[in-house]
Amino acid sequence: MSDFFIDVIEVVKLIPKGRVTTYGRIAKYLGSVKSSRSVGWALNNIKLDDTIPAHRVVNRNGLLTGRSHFPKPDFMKNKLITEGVLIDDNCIVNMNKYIWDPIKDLTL
DNA sequence: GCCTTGACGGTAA
DNA sequence: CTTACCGCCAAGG
Repeated sequence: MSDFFIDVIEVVKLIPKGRVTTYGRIAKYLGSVKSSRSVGWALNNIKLDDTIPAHRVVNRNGLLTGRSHFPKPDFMKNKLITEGVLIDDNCIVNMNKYIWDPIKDLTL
């Protein structure tokens, strides 16, 4: 596994409960703003461990684009709702309220 | 080794 | 405001 994947996983694991982030923000945090695709690919590559809340990672629109890649299509949405994140269909409501920026929060 | 696809994002038209 | 195209990274055919 590439170091990039490791880093992605590490960041995702640091996402607080009830918060969400985007592939692009993670990518930006890693230094590669345009490598958001690889971020998603990294999450797809991993075994979706319980330690990796990949369900908290959505696209910039707050759309749960990765729901189809979970064991159950509603797993991602259901999980987010359980954590207190309101979801309308497959879109996060008031995503700006739940958004979590590693750059802004971690501020390393 | 080359081409296509994919959990994305930003800018241009 | 909506649609289209390009850029980036990694993997599969």
